[in-house]
Amino acid sequence: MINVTLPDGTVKRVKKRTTAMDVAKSISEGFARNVISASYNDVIIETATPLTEDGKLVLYTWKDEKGKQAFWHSSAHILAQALEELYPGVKLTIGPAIDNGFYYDVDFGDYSISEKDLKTIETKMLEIARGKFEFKMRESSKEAALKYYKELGNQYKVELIEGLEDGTITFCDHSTFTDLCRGGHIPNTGLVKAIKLTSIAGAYWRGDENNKQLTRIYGISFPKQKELTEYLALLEEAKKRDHRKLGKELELFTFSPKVGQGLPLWLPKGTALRLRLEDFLKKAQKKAGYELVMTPHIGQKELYVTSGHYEKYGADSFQPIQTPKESEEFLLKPMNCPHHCEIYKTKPWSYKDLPKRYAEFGTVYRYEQSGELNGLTRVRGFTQDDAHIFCTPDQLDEEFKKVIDLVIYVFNSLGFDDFVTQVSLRDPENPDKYIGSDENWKKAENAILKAAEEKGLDYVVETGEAAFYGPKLDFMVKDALGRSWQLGTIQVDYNLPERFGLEYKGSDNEMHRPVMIHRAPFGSMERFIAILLEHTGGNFPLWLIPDQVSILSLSEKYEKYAQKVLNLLENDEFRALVDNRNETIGKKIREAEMNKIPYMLIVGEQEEKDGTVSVRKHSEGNLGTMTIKEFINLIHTEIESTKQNFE
RNA sequence: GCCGAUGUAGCUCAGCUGGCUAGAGCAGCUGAUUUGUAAUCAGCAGGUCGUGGGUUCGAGUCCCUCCAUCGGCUCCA
Repeated sequence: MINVTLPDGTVKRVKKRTTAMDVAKSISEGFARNVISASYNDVIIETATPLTEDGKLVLYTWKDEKGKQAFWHSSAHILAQALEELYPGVKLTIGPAIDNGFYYDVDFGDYSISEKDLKTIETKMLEIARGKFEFKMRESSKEAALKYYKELGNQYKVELIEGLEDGTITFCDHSTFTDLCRGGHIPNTGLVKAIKLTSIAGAYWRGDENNKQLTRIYGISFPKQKELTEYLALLEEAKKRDHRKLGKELELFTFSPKVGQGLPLWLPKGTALRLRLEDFLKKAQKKAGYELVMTPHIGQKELYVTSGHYEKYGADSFQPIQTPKESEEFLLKPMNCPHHCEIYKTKPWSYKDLPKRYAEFGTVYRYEQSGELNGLTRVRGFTQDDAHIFCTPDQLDEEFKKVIDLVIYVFNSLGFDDFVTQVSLRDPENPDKYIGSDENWKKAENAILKAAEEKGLDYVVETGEAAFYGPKLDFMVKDALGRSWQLGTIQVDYNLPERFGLEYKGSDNEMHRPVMIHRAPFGSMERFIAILLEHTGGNFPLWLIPDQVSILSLSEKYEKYAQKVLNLLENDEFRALVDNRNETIGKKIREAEMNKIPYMLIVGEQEEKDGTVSVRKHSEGNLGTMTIKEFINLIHTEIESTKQNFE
């Protein structure tokens, strides 16, 4: 007999070699039907794995992340079987579960497949799924496993097995199919009721671009058809909210192949919106003690050699600009920090002067790989809402926490209530990827962890994700469709102050090195606006949206009155426009609705006589008639409720 | 940068296996209509079919080059 401890603390005393599924059934048959995966002593196991020692058992259903992973990983096996049956001789490589589904990387050899073939593969997969084949793990010796794949001529699996220890090698069989696999499956293929293969893409073997490129097939599967339908609806919604589409429709920004790839052109409405966003942050920053600075768009190559960026990124950047003068070279500014360091250096500082907080909406240029460019989220020229704080080591904790407050204020004001953070530390295995002393790295990493802890942030720690000059705290927001985006970042840096020889005089009358904090709450204006567009679907908060009110005249006869309403709104600094075209009111409303204008004011004979407006709210409908004053109060209240002040 | 897909009017798209002057809806312009909460009617105009080359009696359609976009990979100071 062995003792099996469940998550709620209850201990089940069961016979040795009882399976996880048996335990589930002993809890309740109904519950057992939903159990699709399990872990024992924190190791993922099959639900049919016999338990042979005391331990902690966790049972997973589709609702658990781990359950989904088992489900999708199992689906990848089904995909692989379908591919083997449809394309005999294909070489399988790896097929893991991902956040949203699964993929399988395959070497198709002489076959070439396209999106059109996905439907056929899906059908085959569903056919296999309906067979309700059990997933069964089988141990194999290294020798036998190698022999098996060598005979198949599958060099990828051979390579994988060579990296494994003898005695740990397992296969998973279902139906006529077998695959090298560590485990973690659902009980049988029949649980997979709905499958959608979403896309087909190239991926390098082991993620190395020097290796052969394989074909990756992405898919997602569900235990119910309804869930697939809902997922597809979500994808549809995401498509509607695509910032590239909305940016065009709402006339915010555009691109021109003539200007160049990844170089956004801001249209008047987009520019106004962006400036409003900048003003919003400038106000908060002013309260938080920042000073604005401005620096040029280029800098001498020497500047970036000093900062260390040239060595790290020089080869993959926009190349140096030559001048008529021999041996003179300038680089397009790829980041603002070196410039700000030089600003700091303009005069000697006392510890009493610190912290100095230099902020700049600084436009920078980075030569991103062409295939990597994407709308406004990845561009070659963008503006960071950058600032660098130079402080004493004693002030670091306090300053770091203040920055966290500012970032959270920005997110809350713009409707990003759901966010998590990531503390990125260096990879201790690869110290040469980073610059700076061990001691300083430890200090910086501890400062971030301490601040995150004290601010009660929901954070995960990732080692190896730090910038080359220092650790960082990144903010990941969840948008309205539940997608995660990385936005703001706060980074501690002991290295640039060293490289630029920055100093201040301490109370001990000795010279000391300041610490530097890099931070950008938005990240970049371009990226932030893109994400805000997708989050709001173009329905920006009233204070931010380009056109707040559209005044629709019932006919040209009421133009004068419409104009009067416009003037009153403009006196109160609202952004309004008059639609006085010779069109029906229905058409004017339709267009204003499609342009996502928050308020429509319909004015006709009755309104002119009474000095009122008939108010219609976007996507909500008619709010009835009110005086102009009442309307102005209404929108004032709405703005005040969404936009708090930074204290 | 690599793999794959796509590129037709300002926008969204049609154009089958190559065959008369390349189509539609919306937007635009002109005229009629002067309108009460999501599209009034009629007419007009608008395209070197992404670029450059090639195959062919004939290319939007087939082949190659380049450019751009999209989906991934890799990268992200």
